[in-house]
Amino acid sequence: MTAQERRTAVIRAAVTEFARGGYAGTTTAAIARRVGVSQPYLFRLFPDKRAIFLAAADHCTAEIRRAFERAGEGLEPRAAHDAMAEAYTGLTADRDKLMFQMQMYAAVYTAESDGDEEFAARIRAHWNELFEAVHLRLGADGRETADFLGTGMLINVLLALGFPADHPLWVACGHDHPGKRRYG
Amino acid sequence: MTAQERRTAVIRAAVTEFARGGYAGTTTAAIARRVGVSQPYLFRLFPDKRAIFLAAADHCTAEIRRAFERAGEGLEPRAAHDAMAEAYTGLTADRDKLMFQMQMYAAVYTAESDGDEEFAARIRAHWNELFEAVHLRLGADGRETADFLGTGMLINVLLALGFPADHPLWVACGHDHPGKRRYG
DNA sequence: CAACATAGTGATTGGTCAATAACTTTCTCG
DNA sequence: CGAGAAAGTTATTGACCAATCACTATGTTG
Repeated sequence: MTAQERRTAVIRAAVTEFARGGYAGTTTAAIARRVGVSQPYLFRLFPDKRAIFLAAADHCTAEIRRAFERAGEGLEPRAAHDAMAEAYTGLTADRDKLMFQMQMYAAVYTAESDGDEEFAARIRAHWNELFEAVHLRLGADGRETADFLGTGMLINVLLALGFPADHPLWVACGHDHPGKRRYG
Repeated sequence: MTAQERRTAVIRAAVTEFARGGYAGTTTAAIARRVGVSQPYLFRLFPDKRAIFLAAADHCTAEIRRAFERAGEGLEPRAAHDAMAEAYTGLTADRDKLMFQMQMYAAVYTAESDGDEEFAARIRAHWNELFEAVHLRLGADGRETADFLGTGMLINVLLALGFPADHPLWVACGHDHPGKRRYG
C-alpha cells in the first residue's frame, strides 16, 4: 500500500476516533489500531497528532460541502433548501462524521485558548465554506440560511445526545428517523 | 472557607476550564489552580474528575433553565419567545458557560462509546429539562421550539468559532454583537 | 546483483496526569 | 487547655501517551 493510500485510511479512521473521543481524548494508538498499522508509523505519514486532526477536518468538511453542492445544483432556493435538507439527513446516517464536526467546533475554542490561532483560523475557514455553499444556494437570504444551519446544528446535538427517533424534536425537524426523511 | 463553599467555587472554575479544554483536555491541576487550592484537595471535595464534570453540568444547566423560566414567566408564547431569546443573548456574554454546554454534548458521545451509560443519561436529562422549559413556554409547539433551539445551537457554534459580530449569520440571528440585542 | 527507495515495526523515553497517602494547620467547644 | 473535627498541604505513584530512534522487509531499477 502506498503512503498516500495509507494517509487516506488514517484520515478515515481519525474521523471516527476523534468523533468519539475529541481531540485530547483520542490516542494516536487508537487511530493506528483502527487503520491496522503501528502507532509510530503515523508519524511517518503526518508530522504530529494535530496534523492528523486538521487533515481529517479538511476531508470531512469537503465531503459535506460537496454533498450540499450536488444536492442544490441548478435548483431554485426553495427546491435547493429541500434537496440540501435531504442531503443532510443522508449524512446523519454516519454519526461519526457529524460528531467529528462538533469536535471541530469545540477544538477551536481550545486552540484559541492556548494560542494556536492557525488551527482556529483553519477550522473557521471550513465552516465559512459550508456557510457560503448553503447561503448561495438559498438565494443569499441570511434568514433562510440561519434557519437551515440552525436546524442542522440542532440535529447535530440531537444526534450527539442520542435521542430516540420519536422525540418531539426529531419530529419537529421533520426527521423522524436518522437515515430517513427530510427536515425543513 | 467551608467545604460546601469550596465545592461551589470548584464548580465555577470547572465550567471555565472544561469549556476551554473539553473533558479529556482539562487537567484537575488547572481547575485547582483557578480555584486557588492544591490539586489533591479536589479529591476531598469530589470523588473523581468525572464527578466534577457532572456537578458542573448540573449547575450550568440549572442556571440556563432558570434564565428561561424567569424570562418567560407568565407570558404568552409569542412574548415568551422574544423574552427567552433576549435571555439567551444575555448568556452569550459568558462564552465559557455556553461552550461548556457544547462540551457536555460532545462528552455524551464519548461516554456512550466507552460504556458510561449513566453519564450519558444524566446529560440527556439535562437537555430534556431545557427542552421542556422552552417547549412549555412556546405553547408546546414543536416547530417553534425546534426553531428556537436551532437558533440557540447555531449561536453556540458561532460563539465557539469566534466569528466577528458583523458576520452575516450573527446579523441573521438578530444578534449583532455578543452581549447585546436579541434574536428571533 | 547491488544499490536504493519505500513501507513498515519494536523498543524506548520524557513528560503528564488522576488519584492516594501521610502529614499540618486552624478553629471550636466542653 | 486539650481533643477532635474540618480544611488544607506536600510528596508520590502507577498508568498512559506523543513522539523519536534504530532497525527490518520488500520491491524496483540500472
